[in-house]
Amino acid sequence: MTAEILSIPRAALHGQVTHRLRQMLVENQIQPGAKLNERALCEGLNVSRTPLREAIKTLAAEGLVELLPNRGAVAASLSVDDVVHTFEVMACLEAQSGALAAERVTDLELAEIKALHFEMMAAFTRRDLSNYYRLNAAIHRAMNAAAKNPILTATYEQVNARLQALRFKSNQDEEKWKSAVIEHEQMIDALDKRDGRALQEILLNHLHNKRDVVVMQLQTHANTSTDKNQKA
Amino acid sequence: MTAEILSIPRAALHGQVTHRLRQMLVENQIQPGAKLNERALCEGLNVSRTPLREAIKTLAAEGLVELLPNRGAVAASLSVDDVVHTFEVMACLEAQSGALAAERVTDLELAEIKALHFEMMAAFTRRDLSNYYRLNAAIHRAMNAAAKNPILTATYEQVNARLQALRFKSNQDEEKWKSAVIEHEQMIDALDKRDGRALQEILLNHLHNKRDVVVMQLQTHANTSTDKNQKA
DNA sequence: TTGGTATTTTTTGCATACAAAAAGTATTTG
DNA sequence: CAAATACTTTTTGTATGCAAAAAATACCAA
Repeated sequence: MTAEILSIPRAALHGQVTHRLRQMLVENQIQPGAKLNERALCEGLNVSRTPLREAIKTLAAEGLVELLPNRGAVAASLSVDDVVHTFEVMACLEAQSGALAAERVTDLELAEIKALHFEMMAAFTRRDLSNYYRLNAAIHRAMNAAAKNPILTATYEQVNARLQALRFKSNQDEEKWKSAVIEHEQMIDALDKRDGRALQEILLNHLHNKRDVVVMQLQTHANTSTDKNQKA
Repeated sequence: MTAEILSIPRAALHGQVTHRLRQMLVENQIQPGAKLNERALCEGLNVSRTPLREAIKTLAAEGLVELLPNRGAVAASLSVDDVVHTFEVMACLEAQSGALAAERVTDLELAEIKALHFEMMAAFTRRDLSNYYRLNAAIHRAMNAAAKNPILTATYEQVNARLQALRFKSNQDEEKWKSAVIEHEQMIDALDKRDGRALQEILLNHLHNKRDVVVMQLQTHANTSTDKNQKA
């Protein structure tokens, strides 16, 4: 009876821990700058220190935590400069993704992206921020998948993960939100026409604006939640 | 007396091992597809399994090794598709790097890049492939540094590392080599004029050609050295 | 009280021990 | 002799133990 139950979690423990910790970091359950106490995390996750430490090394390579020699690890915290730099990287990755997607997207994929877009419009109309974000992310992921480049997808996801923690905070204002929606309509249009150049430009602009929103939020709320956003 | 000698290698062991292993992978001392036997590597590097395994996890996150559940790790081996995909990512990163460098390069940096370029021309004139590669890499690194975006640099380095193992094999033919040198002259020229657009185009073209060279080499020598370049 | 130092406690980093899984080898049977 | 199976060895994955470093606390002197 228990054999089957036990046969499910046969997946490597360090992998599970990596996944779980990554989630906690991206969802801000571990705040930027917070220390990752091994003993505490081991208890919380019910694993020994070995797989935990391996997971931390993985997350360090992904840029989600920072290793301090002989002082363990802390959740990565992004300075404003870091955010600007990260968006500069995201912009070119997303633009490339769009260009390739325009070449390679199948009719089926395009239909699904359009469907997600309509769902997102529904969420926008209801001012349902939570679902808007979810669908927004789903659209970007779908476009990325349409580019059919696993290396690009992996690179994109890794860089994007670092920004996820911030995005949860950004309740954008109405004007910016409307602009973003318009940009999304342009995106779909360009993709429908398989116009890679246009899509690239739209995405660059889109990311540029998104960056401004995040940076603004970051600067206004700098002193409220966490103040670790400056570096030595 | 020994205090000082011992105070140098105070750097974290797992970090050292990561560095050393990365080097071995990039320089093909560990061949693509080869199994990473923990016992053997521990002996070779004189460390226990704990820091070694942590290093392997880091390298897995960097894409230099692949983890097989319950079967350890193998050195990553790139299929032709992988190489094409990787170059698609490299292209946009390098293009972005160039665009930013054109905006931000200082006169001092530009002078150094020009100097490196002349040194590379000397190596080319002597058909000194080894130094040509070294200086070529130095120029790209210097341009990347001139972009003044550490996130971009880190992302670039990480993706590029995966290609390093291949590049050692590619003894390009005379024609392609000449073209690459001409492209490099155009690059310097565009950077000197701070013409980001032009530099971007040149770099895209440059990477495109480099990709063709590598892919061709890979296909002709597919059956000679390692045959792991296909996947399930 | 305050500043500094010594001592304890905690935490990290590495090595080792143990268990489970995979690989390799021998053995048995048709 | 071949194929399958049981057994042994090796290898991986996780837990634990130990030492060094950092942090926290207590203690002392001014």
